[in-house]
Amino acid sequence: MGVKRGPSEDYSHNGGGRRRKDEGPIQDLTHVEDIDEDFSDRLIVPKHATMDPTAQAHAFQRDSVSYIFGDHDYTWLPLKQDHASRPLWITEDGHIILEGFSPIAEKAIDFLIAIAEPLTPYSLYAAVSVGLETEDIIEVLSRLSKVPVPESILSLIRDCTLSYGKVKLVLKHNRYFVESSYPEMLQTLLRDPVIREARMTAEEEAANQNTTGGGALNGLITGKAPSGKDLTIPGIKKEPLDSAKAAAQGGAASSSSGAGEAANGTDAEKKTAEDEIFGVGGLDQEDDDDAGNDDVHAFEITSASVEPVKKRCNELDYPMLEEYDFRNDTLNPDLEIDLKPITVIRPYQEKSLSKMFGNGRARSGIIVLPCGAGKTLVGITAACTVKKSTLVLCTSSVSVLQWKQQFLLWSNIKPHQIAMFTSDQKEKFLGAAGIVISTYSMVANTRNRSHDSQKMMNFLRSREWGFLLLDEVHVVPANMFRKVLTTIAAHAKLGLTATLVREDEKIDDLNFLIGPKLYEANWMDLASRGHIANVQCAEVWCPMTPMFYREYLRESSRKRTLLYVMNPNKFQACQYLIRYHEERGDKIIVFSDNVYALVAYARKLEKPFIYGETSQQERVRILQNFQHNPKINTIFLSKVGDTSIDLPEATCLIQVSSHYGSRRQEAQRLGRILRAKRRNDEGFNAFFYSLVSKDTQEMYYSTKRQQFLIDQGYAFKVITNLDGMDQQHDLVYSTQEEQQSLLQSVLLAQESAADLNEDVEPDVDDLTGNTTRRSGGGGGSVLSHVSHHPGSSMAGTSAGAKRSVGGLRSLSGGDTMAYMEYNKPVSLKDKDSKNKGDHHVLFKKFFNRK
DNA sequence: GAGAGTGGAA
DNA sequence: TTTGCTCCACTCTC
Repeated sequence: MGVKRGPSEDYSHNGGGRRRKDEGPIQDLTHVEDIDEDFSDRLIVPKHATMDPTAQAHAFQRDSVSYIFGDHDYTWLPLKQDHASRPLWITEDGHIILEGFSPIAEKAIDFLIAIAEPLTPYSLYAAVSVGLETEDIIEVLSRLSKVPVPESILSLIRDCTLSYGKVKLVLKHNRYFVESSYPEMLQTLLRDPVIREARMTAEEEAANQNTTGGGALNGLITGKAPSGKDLTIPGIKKEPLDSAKAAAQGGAASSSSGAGEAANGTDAEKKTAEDEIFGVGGLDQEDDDDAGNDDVHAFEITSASVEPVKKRCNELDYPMLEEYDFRNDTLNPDLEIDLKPITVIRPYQEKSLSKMFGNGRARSGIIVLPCGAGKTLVGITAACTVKKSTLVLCTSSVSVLQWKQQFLLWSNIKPHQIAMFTSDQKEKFLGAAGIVISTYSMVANTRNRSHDSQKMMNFLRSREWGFLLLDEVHVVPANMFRKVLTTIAAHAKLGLTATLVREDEKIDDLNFLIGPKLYEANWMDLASRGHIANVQCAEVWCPMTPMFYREYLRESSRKRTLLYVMNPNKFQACQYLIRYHEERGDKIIVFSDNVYALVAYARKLEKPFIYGETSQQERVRILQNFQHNPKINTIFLSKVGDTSIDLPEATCLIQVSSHYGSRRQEAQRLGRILRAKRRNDEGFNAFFYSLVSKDTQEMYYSTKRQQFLIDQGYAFKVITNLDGMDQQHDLVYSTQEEQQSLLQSVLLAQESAADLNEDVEPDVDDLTGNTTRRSGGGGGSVLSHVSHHPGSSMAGTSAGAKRSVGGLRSLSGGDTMAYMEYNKPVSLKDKDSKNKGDHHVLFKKFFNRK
């Protein structure tokens, strides 16, 4: 089930004549094609809706545009009398369709994001954990809907939410307790073998009894529930009652001050409409969790079993909330930290924090904000609210440094209270409480450690952390990294990320590893308010040149990559776009995942480039030139630039090689230009081009990659023809000869790569490997096989040589020399580019073939 | 400061 | 539906 934006919005992005005015120069210089299949793809209607055939027929009769929607036509649903003022359709199978133009759409989106994204048990769990109650959800949903909410949906909501939020995981004295005000729920859980197994034995528990206080009930530990209200989050100004209340209700403040106001009536009118639907204070009203029932019951589990128990509880539909009552924690020393008075946080940052601290305690969970939207400040503000020892984990040591700088920038923390723990920095903070910033691999490392590192780890393990801040939290589900959650004892955990997606199935694990998603900002909304840059996204289709396409079709799939990346038409498109945007005064980053292509492009176009092997000094030199030298306006980056290179100067991004459908990478790359310094200039647009070779596998990957951004509301325009490109005669590879030689280099490069693989294999294995490869090679002729895969004949065994001879016989005399070269054993051991020298004869062979 | 080993991403 | 394949980042050692 999914919540998506309604069709009305999509028309405005994709419809031919109704494009948005601020589209920028793409439309001036290009031909934008409208494609039917794109249209239906991006049209946001549910995919698998079913429909009663008679109703369908009926629908077709009564609505002239029904055919556009096909199976997704919902005109047959019975409408409520006043449906016009309600923005939602809700279908039997759980699809929710929202009218984006509705005056209360924004508020409705907030609500929907809270309960349904998509509408699953997990999302409902998240809704409950930010304080919504079962009947609140049902009531608001019914009010918003044009049609009666289907019974199946109601029962899903009831079933899922009744047991939610009633069981908590609590950390006390470095020990974990499963706690609830409802002892029968604990008894239910204890009937589960996994959970029973994890429970501390009676003796152990009895031995520890005195530390927690209270008597036992049914073998459970009993105590008093903490209570706490009137929390102030630093950076959020106290305002008169009304607006403060509005802010606490999740962003009414931002919706009335935001730029998102369409011409939909005045604020006053809007307020009335909102009140009618949402009720007075109905939405986001904070629950009094354990009101009228102060007793809590608990049993203790071992720290090693925390993860399996949490997982099990989720499976049993009793997800454990993790809340930290930090203000009543007298055991862990307070950390003196506050935001600097001048630090101001933005409305959406405030909103996300109010989700986290809504009931006066710190809920564990995840906040999703686009790159450049100030995730760091959200994390820092949260740390300033909790005011306990904090551990920050990030993915690289560069980020470690950045986090430290940001802490010093935004908060009044003293430098000696922040320690960094990386391979070359192993400090401790002074005093009882402090902040440690480290990387995942540093903490997750299971191999032998240096002495200092071991000492530091002992320190991290030995203490109880008030707050664990997880940067780039989407990496946490990885097998090694998730260990940090069990090795570090932390009361509250906050995960931050821009892209809560992975291409494997592990992203859902975050629900029990960390907690639910507390807040997610929509990229387009932030862009429309000027917090992040507006971006025009375009996919540029570059036809393959006939020569390259011929080779492409001939190659087996794994060797095709270089051919479509090195497509001369793509080369030219890239050059053209660089030229065009440099003339406009843009700063351009070109991304290429493929290192060979990266180097080839950068060298040919005479631009600096950075990739894995580039030394640290060289990187700094190039980046500084890019930022300050007006003559360096374009740099080429490999995927080192995907994260942790911060370039606010960049305003244009060209993606040359983009295989593998990684949605996260695409989004992260786009994120490089979202914080563009010039974003608030009048009419400013950043540009994101993805160059795709037409009719190749790249098309498939490209579609897949874009999905995340499309889900965020971005529209990708397809450009099939860059206007004015054919008038530029000085583009690279414009002659047949140049293209020919490029093709040869590419083929050659592939062979060197193939050589490397074969180096590893013993000769005997190679024989079999060769045979299978050949048979699986797509049925190419022996001739073509030998011509294009000389590397595969290089095993040097007599059998291998014979196979080669069979093919070579039909070639001209020069190839005999090539055959001789193949058998030189030196090429088998030499991993360097030096062994390219061995293949020079291939050039001859190549020419002879023509 | 190079290289080995490991891990992540997808 | 699984695996791909390759690059990169990190840490430790010498």
